[in-house]
Amino acid sequence: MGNSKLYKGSLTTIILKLLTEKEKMYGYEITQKVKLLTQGELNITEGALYPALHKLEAEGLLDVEVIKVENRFRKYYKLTEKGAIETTSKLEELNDYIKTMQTLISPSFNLQ
Amino acid sequence: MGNSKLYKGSLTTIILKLLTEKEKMYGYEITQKVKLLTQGELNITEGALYPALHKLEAEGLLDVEVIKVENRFRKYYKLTEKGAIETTSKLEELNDYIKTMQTLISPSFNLQ
DNA sequence: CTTATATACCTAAGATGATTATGTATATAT
DNA sequence: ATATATACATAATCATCTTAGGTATATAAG
Repeated sequence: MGNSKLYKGSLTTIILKLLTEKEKMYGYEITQKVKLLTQGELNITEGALYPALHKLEAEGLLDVEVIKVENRFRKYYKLTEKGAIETTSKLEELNDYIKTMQTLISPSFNLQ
Repeated sequence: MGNSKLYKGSLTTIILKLLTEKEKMYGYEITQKVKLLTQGELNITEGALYPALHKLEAEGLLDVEVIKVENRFRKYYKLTEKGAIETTSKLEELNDYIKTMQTLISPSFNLQ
């Protein structure tokens, strides 16, 4: 049951990407969705998630809406326009990073 | 010239991987090789590189050899046996992470 | 001869972003 | 009564990065 470490900076991109797929989500829902999608490979810790959500909100990338459901409150987050734009560039950045890393760690790239 | 931010933990893996391709390398050489291989996309900063090399040496993953070349000294690093083993697992870990991230950021994975 | 650039090492201060641990509170199942 | 799931949150700590500065040699440009 591997618990992949989160590489620096990728959490924000994950959150934003999830919110392009679903109109609005709340924190706990995000942790469960990530766990499900990665078959338990990635477990978002709450200590990382909530500060990240608050930061995205403070930066104007997410809007928040508090709703009471079954006597428990939930904080639903959704992308702002600015957030949608930022998502595109974050995804591009991550794709570039992945391509770069694949170049570097491909079985052999003929050094010397 | 985009300087992709280094995602947490990947620098160590890059260093180790390079040393599986070339018997021994020195710090400055590593920065230049990475710049070359990534077409300037990734620029390893010295403030990250040297502490990382020292840590790998302290952990017994790298051996060091100081050589004077043209009145300048170079510190050549090479993998220890332990380092070679660790490299394999680090590469596996990074590949898993990349696969996981690709799952998460693929154009659509049908949420809801 | 001074200045800039390349080579080659280094460390310290600060920022960032994670983990770990802890806390609150409700609902449900054992 | 206790454990687990849901749902939020923060504080302490740690790792790893960026930025900035430092030493020193060699070479090219002005």
